[in-house]
Amino acid sequence: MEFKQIKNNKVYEQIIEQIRELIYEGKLKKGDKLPSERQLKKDLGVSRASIREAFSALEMIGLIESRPGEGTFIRSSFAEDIFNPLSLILILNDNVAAELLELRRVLEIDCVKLAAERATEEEIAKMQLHIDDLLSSSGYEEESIKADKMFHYTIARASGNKVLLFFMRSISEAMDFHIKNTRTKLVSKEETMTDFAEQHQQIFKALKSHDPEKAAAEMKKHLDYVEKLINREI
Amino acid sequence: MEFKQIKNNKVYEQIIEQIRELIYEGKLKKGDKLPSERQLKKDLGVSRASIREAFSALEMIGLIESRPGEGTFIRSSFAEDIFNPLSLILILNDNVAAELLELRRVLEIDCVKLAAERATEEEIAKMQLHIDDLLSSSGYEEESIKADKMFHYTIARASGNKVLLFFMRSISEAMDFHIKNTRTKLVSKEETMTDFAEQHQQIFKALKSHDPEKAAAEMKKHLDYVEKLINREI
DNA sequence: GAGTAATGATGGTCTGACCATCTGATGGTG
DNA sequence: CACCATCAGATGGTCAGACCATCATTACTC
Repeated sequence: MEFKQIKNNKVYEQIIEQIRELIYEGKLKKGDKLPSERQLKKDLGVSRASIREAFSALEMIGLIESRPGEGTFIRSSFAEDIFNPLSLILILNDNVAAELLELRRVLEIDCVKLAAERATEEEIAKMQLHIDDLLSSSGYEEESIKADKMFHYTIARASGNKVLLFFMRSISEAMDFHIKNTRTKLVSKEETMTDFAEQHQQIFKALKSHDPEKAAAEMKKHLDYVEKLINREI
Repeated sequence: MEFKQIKNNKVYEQIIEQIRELIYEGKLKKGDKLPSERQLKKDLGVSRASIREAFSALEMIGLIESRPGEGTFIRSSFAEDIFNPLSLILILNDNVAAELLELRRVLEIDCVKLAAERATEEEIAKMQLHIDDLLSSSGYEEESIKADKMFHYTIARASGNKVLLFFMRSISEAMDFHIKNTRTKLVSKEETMTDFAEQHQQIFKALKSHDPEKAAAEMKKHLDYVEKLINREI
């Protein structure tokens, strides 16, 4: 016997479902303006409140954008700075830390390969800046962490793969939470920081000479080192 | 001069922000019950409508769950079957198809390595079933696609990394959309299907004997083959 | 003590109202 | 005619209050 999924009762979910289908069918595209809330209220025969619940949900995931006085639009591009809900969910699962580390390793190594092939002069210059920042931030934990993250983030950008960048950011944000204390302990040791800077420098050299395999190898060394420290700390 | 981000005006975003912070601080954990909407209305001094907008947004991303008559709770685990908003966003970006393919390749190869190390007897049995399904579904495009996807999906599950599984599903759903037509064309050729089945069989053998490198190599061959067909079709 | 009925709390939905903001038309001014 | 100030309408943002269905708890009956 075959059972069908019970259809969502909630009105706002049905509204989302309809919008979703319109997107799948290509009838709603980037930048398109949605009907006004009052118009949809008439068309769908529901209250404005339900429509607003649907819209707020879609706005949170970065799919639409409401501008007072103008209307509601499908976002033209998935902005990098949207609040990433995925990281919130990852945070709630305590046993996820190990999986995050594992996944980061996978992504980061392949990411640096792509970056080595595609990095522009401008991006390479930025990486150099972040390495300098890391060195000069010695003693200031918060600054150090930021410089470290920015270096890796710039590499992800240089990979030229926006989806990959998005994933890396989700992981990074979730890890910030799970290993926050551990991380702070690490960067507070001056010795560790000089090691980090040296390893970044090696990765950077490989990136600059556009050598994917070398870059991957150096990244692997770096991650090995980091993970060893983390495990020792835990 | 340093400018600070303009703080979110919208009430429902501020509510989400507060909940988010409570989660960061560990004051809200999995399974916890949130205050009732009417209670929050009093505590925060806002209308119920705004609270419901915040809740619907959080419910959409799978963070909370509202049960009529009971209350609103933090979801105890991130369910596999929640609607995945990420795929919707990926769909809207037309030039993402190439990036998705690239990323899938990266993830799938590392995924199969992990699966080779960790797959249980039960999971291996399932894979065998999906291979059989693929063979017997010849001629039925929809069935074939499903069997193909289920095989890869089972591998992702066997990797034991839930976050990885989640990412793979996002990519898969988005790809479903971007290369739907192409995919249907591919599976409609009987020759292609037997090739697929054969390649799956090879991957399966490596998985069964828990040989990560072999599995990765076979997966790479398979993906090379698939991508070659896709590119030829486009 | 067991089963049942009433009660209260909760989420789900709707209506109607008011505000701030933006757009576009209107109309006046030079 | 060109330009600009003004005003009206549309839109999203927010609120208050109401009603319903569902669930958990309590109180009651037998």
